[in-house]
Amino acid sequence: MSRRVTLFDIADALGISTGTVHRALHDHPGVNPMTRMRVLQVSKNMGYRPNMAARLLSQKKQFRISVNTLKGTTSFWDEVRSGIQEEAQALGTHGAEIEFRTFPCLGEGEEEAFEAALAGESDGIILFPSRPRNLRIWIRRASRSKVPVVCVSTDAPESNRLAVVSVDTMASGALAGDLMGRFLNHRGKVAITLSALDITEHTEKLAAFEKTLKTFHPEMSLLDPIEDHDVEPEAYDKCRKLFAAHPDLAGIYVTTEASMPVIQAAKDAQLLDRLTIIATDLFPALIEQIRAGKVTATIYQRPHTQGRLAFRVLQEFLVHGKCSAFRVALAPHLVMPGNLDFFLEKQASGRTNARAAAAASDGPSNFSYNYD
Amino acid sequence: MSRRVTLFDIADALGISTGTVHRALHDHPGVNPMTRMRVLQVSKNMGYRPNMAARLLSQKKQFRISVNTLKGTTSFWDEVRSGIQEEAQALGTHGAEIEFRTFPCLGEGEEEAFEAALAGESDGIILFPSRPRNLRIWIRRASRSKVPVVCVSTDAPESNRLAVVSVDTMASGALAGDLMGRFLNHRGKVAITLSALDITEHTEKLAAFEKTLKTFHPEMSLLDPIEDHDVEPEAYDKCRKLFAAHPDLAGIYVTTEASMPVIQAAKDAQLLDRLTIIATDLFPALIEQIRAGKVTATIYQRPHTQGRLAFRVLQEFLVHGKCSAFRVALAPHLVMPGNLDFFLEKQASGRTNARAAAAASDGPSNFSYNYD
DNA sequence: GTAGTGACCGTAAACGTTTACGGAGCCTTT
DNA sequence: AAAGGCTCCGTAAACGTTTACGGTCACTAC
Repeated sequence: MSRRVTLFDIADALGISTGTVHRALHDHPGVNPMTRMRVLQVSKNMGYRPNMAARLLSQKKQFRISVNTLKGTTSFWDEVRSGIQEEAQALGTHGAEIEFRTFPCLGEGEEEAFEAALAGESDGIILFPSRPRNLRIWIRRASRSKVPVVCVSTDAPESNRLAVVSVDTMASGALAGDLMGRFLNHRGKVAITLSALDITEHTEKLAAFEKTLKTFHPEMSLLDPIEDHDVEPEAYDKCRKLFAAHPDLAGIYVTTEASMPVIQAAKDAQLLDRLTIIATDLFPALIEQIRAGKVTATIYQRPHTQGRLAFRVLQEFLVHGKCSAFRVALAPHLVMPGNLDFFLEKQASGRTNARAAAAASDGPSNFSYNYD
Repeated sequence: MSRRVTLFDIADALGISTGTVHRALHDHPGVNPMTRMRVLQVSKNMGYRPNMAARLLSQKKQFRISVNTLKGTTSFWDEVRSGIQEEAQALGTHGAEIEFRTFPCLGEGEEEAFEAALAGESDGIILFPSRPRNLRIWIRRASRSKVPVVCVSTDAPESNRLAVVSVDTMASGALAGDLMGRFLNHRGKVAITLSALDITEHTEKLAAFEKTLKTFHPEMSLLDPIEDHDVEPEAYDKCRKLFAAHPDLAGIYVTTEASMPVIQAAKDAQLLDRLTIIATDLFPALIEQIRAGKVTATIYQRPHTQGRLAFRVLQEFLVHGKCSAFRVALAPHLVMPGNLDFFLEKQASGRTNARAAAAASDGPSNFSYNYD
């Protein structure tokens, strides 16, 4: 009831020293199994809970963490980075020093970036594995040298990553299915585009989309998925063919960021006005289309929050030595013409926040939160 | 470049003591204006940023904060409380001691609860102002005694509250409008129910809903809003009358938690199957209706996150003495049959997390995150 | 019998900030 | 001239944990 119980209290109760108590609680070598047991017992009984502030203060380590992401062709990765920054600052001095390493496009230079991170003695790595297969061995190598790796946005299966932070793909796909079904009045033919069928995230979205349609809108039909391999011309060509082959297509769900080629193809096929398009993420070109009503809705994957949580998981591991969640899955947000401005404001304030926080000495600014 | 700059570094550079530097940086009395200027100047130049860990550790205050909310008739407030708990634990020892004071129903006992909080020497209060007008003077009184008050879910205008955490009402109303328009193919007659027109949140939702309909679906018509004053029979009766007067009603947006009376009224009026209902929040009875397809969608106000952020804002103020955001607005989540399970899982894991964290001594469990 | 080797444990100094206390000057009052 | 008050500032002890270092004991090996 009275005060908080500390290491000293435990030590006192057992007639031993805080050093021993600490070693016992942390499985450090050099402590008699008997005393360890007693320490664990007593600390549990007394309801000991460590003081994080003291812990952080005493382990004066300045973490160096590397953030390996795609260069900001779209705003997505800029926002991920700003989320990481923001969460890092929030911890004050202990907000590790962060090194950003970007690679120009998918699959190019990411291994080199990873190598640089390892060479640079990073204590942890936040990573977008654009080619998961290629990075597997690198991640394993890192984990052998005790360097934890957190994947953002996309998983790297079978590697020894510490955790994955991403949007919940099932919830995304299912939401798209729900909406498509309702928007189209439970009937019609719909299509889906994705990057490649061997990327877990995309097959999961597909599966959830398909299942939702089958379950709640059984009269609708889903065409075979279109793979664009993240190549814009490929997306355009395949969609043109799709539209030619199915002039009665009612809707299309674009799971990748590359929605512009799809829109262009629809426009060129004179289909844009009667096609219901559900896109993914939010970037300037898409914003116009939403405002113009050409794209009905987009599923926003909250890059800023992904960044924040990725940092938080990594930080927690580096400090506590444990990882509370292997998989952090976010609920996506739905953006439509009416609430579009809300998200644009959030994005903008996120950017200014990042700048303000970087410039400020003590964080005196009264900018607003950016919890998207 | 090298190491972090500390109070000592600044003091050393100026040939003064850390005590003076600290007083200067914090506007404490007893420091020469001249030296204060120089300290501020140098600390800015050297890029000083305080070490939160040290600060937390040294100001050995154990905050006592009171959480005044509605008794858990619905799960909403349970989740708010669990969010507060969770964020409090995350800070380790410094996770203030939290006293929950609940009042049985809207407007009953909340002033007494507030009084008790003040009498109990709380350092801060997190509050659901169910009757904002009545609480105004109490909040003012608290602020006079330097006790910060954070409102969750609903604002108490014209009071001296420190901050407000809630879902973004504009985004909610606009989303409902967008969806209603699309679900109903841009035409038809729709209605809206709310608690009372003098509650800011509800009029904002109404305004956003109306504006979105007008802007993007001008052919639709919106009936006058129905006020239920949070009284279930009143909601039922008024809806029965509404349905009788408008048998061709196409959709209804329920902004309050009291969606069950509306559903019941629709059922009794034989309207349930051709009415598009968009509800608010998520609770067992509603879940059934969503699964059964009677309710098309619900706008989830993320109570857990509201709780988390409310605590975070308050904590920040108590520690730093400043409040980074007066208004924290969350984007709502859209729940539909397909992604319903995702949210139910999150809710469940939130509950077990709260219990696990409370029981654990050091948080050894590897439960999963609950970022909704 | 002495040196060496472990296993186990205590000691004390960090970590950076906050804050109660006291002291040095200087000016006013009696 | 002594006493008191004021302003400004230095000192040092906290806060609770981590960790490098050293010490004590028992046991083995020569």
